[in-house]
Amino acid sequence: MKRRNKILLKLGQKIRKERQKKHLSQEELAEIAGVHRTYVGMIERGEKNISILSLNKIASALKISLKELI
Amino acid sequence: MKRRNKILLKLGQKIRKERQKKHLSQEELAEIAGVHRTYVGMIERGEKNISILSLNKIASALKISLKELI
DNA sequence: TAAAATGCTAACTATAGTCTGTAGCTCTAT
DNA sequence: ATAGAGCTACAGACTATAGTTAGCATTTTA
Repeated sequence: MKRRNKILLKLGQKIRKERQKKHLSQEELAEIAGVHRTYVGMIERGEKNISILSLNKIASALKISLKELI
Repeated sequence: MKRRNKILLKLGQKIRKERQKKHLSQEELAEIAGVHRTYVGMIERGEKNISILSLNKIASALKISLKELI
């Protein structure tokens, strides 16, 4: 895929930052959010165009609002 | 599909409201945003789990920010 | 040096998003 | 009344891509 879209990159960076702030591994975050480990990696690298509901799962797992993530 | 997810319903209502405020038909909004006519209808009815990039297209077409839409 | 975490690939399944067409409104004009 | 135009809902079949899975390579941390 390799989108490297600006919005997706920024979103990915934000997710990574929040995840590290919470001292979670990608795998731990994935499990809490109910998505796949490699998918979290792809999102953080800005490689996937995530849907609203998946983004919401991740936001919930990070205990922040959807809005904050955007 | 018929998701009827709460988040999607709310998002759809917001998009419809903004579209009507701008006096645009679904078809006009779709053309400006570069998505399909029927898809706008589906989104407004909360039937589809829209991706961030598509949502961004629609937000831009409505001249509002992604954040405002969520 | 080893274990844990992440990157990356390829192949897959599920679903986002397109396209075409039909039907049911509500208006306005005839 | 009714024909026609404009808008929207909805369905079915399709294509593109989100999201999964397994596996191995590479980096990071201890």
